[in-house]
Amino acid sequence: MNPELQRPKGTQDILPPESWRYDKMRRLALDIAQQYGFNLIETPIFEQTSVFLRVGEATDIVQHERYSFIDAGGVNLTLRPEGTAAVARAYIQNGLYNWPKPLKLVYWGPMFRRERPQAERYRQHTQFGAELYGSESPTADAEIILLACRVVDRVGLENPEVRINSIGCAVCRPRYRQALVEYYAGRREELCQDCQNRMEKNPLRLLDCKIDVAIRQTAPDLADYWCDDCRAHIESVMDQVGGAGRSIRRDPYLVRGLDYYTRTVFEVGHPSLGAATALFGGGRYDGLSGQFDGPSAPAVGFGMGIERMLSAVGNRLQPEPASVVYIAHLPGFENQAQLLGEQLRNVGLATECDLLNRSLKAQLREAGKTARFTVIAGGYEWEQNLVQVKDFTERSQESVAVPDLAGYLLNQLRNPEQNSDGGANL
RNA sequence: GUGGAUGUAGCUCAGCUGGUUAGAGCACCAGGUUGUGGCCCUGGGGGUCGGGGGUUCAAGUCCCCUCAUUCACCCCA
Repeated sequence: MNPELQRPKGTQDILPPESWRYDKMRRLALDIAQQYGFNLIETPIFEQTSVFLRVGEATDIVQHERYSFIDAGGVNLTLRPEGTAAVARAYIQNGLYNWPKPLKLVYWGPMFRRERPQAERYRQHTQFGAELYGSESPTADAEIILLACRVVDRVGLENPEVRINSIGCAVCRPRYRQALVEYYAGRREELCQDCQNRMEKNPLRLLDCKIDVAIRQTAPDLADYWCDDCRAHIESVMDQVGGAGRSIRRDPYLVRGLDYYTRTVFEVGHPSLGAATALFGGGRYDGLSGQFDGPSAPAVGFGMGIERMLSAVGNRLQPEPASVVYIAHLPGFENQAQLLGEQLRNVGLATECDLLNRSLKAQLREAGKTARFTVIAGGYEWEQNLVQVKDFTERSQESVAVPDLAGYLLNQLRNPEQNSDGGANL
């Protein structure tokens, strides 16, 4: 195929049955969000570039990986690389700080980052995320983590293991940062090239270097620098999440890339993920909304990578069977079959007809792949207002009067002793 | 942005050191049953061997370039 006509690098066409898994995942996530009292918010998939520059100037996501363009009106726009900044913008612009507190929002949609694709990392990927505004309490952090864990658990990835850390607040973090830089400065010669850069740009990220692991082992620990409030905060979060039966442990080297976090940061990984570190990750960002010319509000949230979730879940999340009834027809009865199909769809039965004028044999073969019941319309039975109904799971067949067909099928489906194990998977 | 691997049918792949019309399994279609699926049997459609250039009497096979995919680093969901 002509390279110019191929899909852009790092994007994907999601084909059935995978497409149904995506859909199921979305319904499941939103369902659980509702159970926690979260409300759905939709924001544009592009924002003015300043929105993202405002919150993440030092991060790679907005520094090197931006999809930006100037539109015909000369406005500088950027495809959103993450959800938090966009929701924060919407929070201020719509005056949501005046809504009853706390404000609990979830979002679902595509995110864009121009990076080199690799395992479970795409230039367009889907994130499900939550943002909880207006509460400084550790119960808010805990609820965010518990919500995300429940989604992970519900799709079949049992026992998500939460790694958590506190990167401190405006009081204690600067003290720690200074101690850390002093420690690493004494060993500058031993550091890898990336870490030399990290010392200038974002010293905290020295801690998650995969090469210089030996050096960090004797580095100062954040926990020794936490102020009383920060210490009490993370301990309370861990108590709640652990008390709810989730496994959670402190990871002293966990520091997240986005630099708007305060106190809590957390991640959940999965063994099947390889180089991709996290199924979901997030933290607290009390100062963020204040950067949008509005009142500052405490907030905590997470983002969850749906492609990674589905990859880790594998086939444990099965799409619903496609079709329940197939209407086959004898030669010359294709129109009647389609009309019969509409009658069954009227009562909610998933129904397919032959659209290719194929032989009865071919129609039955097709039906056997997707349907539980096959109706055969036409011939001499049709003259007597009858159709043949085959039940593939029972290997049975009987004549049913056309006016009774819908009722008959509904009644068969309601019968509990019959289970549809008969090849009805998409 | 840096480094490695791989591109043969819709899918998974075979094709020995270059040598006739490039194969298999699965999938798809038809027939075996002019009105009854699955299993079985028979047949069929499908390929610019990613693209371009080069070496050679001869290239899927060797060389160069390019594109795509993939894995890792950086970073992240």
